[in-house]
Amino acid sequence: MPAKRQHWLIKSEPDVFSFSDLLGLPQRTTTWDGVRNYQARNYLREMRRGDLVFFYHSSTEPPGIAGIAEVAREAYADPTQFDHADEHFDARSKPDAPTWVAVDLRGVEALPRLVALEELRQEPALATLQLLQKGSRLSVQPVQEPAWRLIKALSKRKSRL
DNA sequence: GCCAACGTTGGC
DNA sequence: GCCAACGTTGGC
Repeated sequence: MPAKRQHWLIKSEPDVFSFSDLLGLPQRTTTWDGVRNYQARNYLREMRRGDLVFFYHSSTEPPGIAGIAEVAREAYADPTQFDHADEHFDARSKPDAPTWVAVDLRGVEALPRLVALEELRQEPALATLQLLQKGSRLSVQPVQEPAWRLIKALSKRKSRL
């Protein structure tokens, strides 16, 4: 039996790489590499081809969810961990036992409008969303199905902010 | 620019 | 194994 499709959220600073940047790439696809946190890595490993991913803009004004991507390729060894010239180089990682993984993400569609972090905070039903937990810094997180649907619905309504 | 929260490192 | 110091994240 096929595994249930999961939903995710990844963070990116739009000044570095925005959702529009993703849509502008050939095949609208990029390698999601450089993740150097074990819990985030474990989530990357759980991602399955076709899983949908919210693309969150952090460290910008306002922060919020900009679009939807999908997993185009499941976890593989992150090449940057072996690249001395890359800022994500990890001398302790061995090619026969890579520590870090990357996935490929393909842009699917922008949300009708940005759903701001502040707006998410105002939804009682989203209180358990990992993004909203105090001190939450994980750059890769799961999103439960009800939360996913609610956020998509919010994006189709006018902001109440 | 500030700073709280968090993960990691390394001395002991 | 403890924990202080440090670096990073990311909202404000």
